[in-house]
Amino acid sequence: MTIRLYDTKAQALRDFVPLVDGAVGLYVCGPTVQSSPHIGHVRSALVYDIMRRWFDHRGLTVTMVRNVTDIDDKVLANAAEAQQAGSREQWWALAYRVELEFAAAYRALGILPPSYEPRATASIPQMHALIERLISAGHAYPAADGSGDVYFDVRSYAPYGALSRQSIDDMQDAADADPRGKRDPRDFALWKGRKEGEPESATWDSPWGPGRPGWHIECSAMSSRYLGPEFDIHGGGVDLRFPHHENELAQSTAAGDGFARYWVHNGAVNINGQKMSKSLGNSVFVGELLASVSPLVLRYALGQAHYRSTIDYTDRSLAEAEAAVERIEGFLVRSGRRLEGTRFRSAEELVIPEEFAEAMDDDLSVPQALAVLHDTVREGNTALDAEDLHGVAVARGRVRAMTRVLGIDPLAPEWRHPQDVELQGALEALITRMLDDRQAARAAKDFAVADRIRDELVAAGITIEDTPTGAQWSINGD
RNA sequence: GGUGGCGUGGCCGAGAGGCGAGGCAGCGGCCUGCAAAGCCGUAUACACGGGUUCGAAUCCCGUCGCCACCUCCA
Repeated sequence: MTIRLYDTKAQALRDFVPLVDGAVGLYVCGPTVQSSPHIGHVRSALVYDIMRRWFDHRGLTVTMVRNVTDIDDKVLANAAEAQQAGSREQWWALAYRVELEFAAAYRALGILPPSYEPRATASIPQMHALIERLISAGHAYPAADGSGDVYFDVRSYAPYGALSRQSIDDMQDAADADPRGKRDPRDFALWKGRKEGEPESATWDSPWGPGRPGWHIECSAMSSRYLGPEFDIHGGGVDLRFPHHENELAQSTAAGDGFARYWVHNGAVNINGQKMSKSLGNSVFVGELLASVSPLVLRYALGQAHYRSTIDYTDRSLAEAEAAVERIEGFLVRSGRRLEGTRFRSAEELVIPEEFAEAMDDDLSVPQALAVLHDTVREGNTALDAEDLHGVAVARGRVRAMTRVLGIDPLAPEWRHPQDVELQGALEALITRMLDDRQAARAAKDFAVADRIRDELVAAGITIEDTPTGAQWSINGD
């Protein structure tokens, strides 16, 4: 078995060969905690969740680090803007509040926690050390204008542009700091000297004077701190390829680190064909969405496409995902019921079909893997119709194994609603009573009455299915 | 201007030289008192124009259209 990954730096599928046999070091760019998580953020996290689950299934020990960038221009700007409007929330409180929103969104979607989730503000000394190495290697310099800024010198490093395949001369100028102190307009800030009016709490002492980190340096510092100077995989959204990842690569390799051996980039989520943006006001936030859709359906909707393709989120996306999820869940529920108490229950083994595994090994081809899953569901349903209980048990074991590794097992405890037990009991009693009445009417061939009872239940959002062993009910969308 | 990607049936979405992935919706059938669920069947699909080949959605050349990134971005 060989897992292949598309390496955006090589622009090719490459066999994945870990640095250390049997282990994987995975660094994923987490959010800058400046505003609430939208579906693009969770899609990205979901991609690497599936990746690490698959590595884990293949027997590799995954060390996954996903950072939280909690100090940044935008965090400070958003806090300052809110303060203008009367808020008393400090930038660090804003960052933490948003970080908690992200954590809640991840948890809701069944995204497993990484091995560690370091905050940028906790690695300032590591950033200083890296910047010092770059200065002594001649790849960085303190600004000559006395601003306290320190810049990376892109002209000093020939490979600059290797990740996004751009030459420096074709690039537009950087706007992340006053260009006056720069040797080249494309140089980017490693350290930003403190400016008038910036909060004391966002200022750290450094060999170049008080200030705060530039964007990019935190990921270089934290990845090497936790995964070593060279590690296996670096992941993030395509939009981070340039400048963020290009600059990370430049900083780390110019300082002499091997850095990431594979670069993986996940596609974006568009809304009705358009990019999500604040100016268009079309962002779909996870918190709002989960008020009306089950987290499993959202996970399926965001996870079903190949990780590198752009997902176009439309009004129909969730409905289609819901239908697919219900199809899988329907089989699992029916087969579980049928197998209950039979000797075939024990024939149910969690086995992943070879075809599924081959698809996943091939650059995490989830769409093809899902095709195997749905084929297996159909085989299971056919076995159910034919009363082939051994076949049912085999299919059920496979379906559960596949859905578990993808994190979409509808019967998994994480999707269970915290339900009021007393309420549930009351509902059960009422519905059972109605179903009994309906059954009596049916036995008496009084179908008008039987259908009226069913219609009432349907109107209440309850679906009735007649089976050989009696009527079954379920609440729609559950 | 530079870099990268995409265009597949009503919709979503795989595939990358030769059996039409899979899902959703539709239609016909089986099952059912009727439904629901399930099963079976059902589509002259690959942006356009050339070319290579016994054979092209897939390779080559050209054209058109769309998207992303080029220092806020997951």
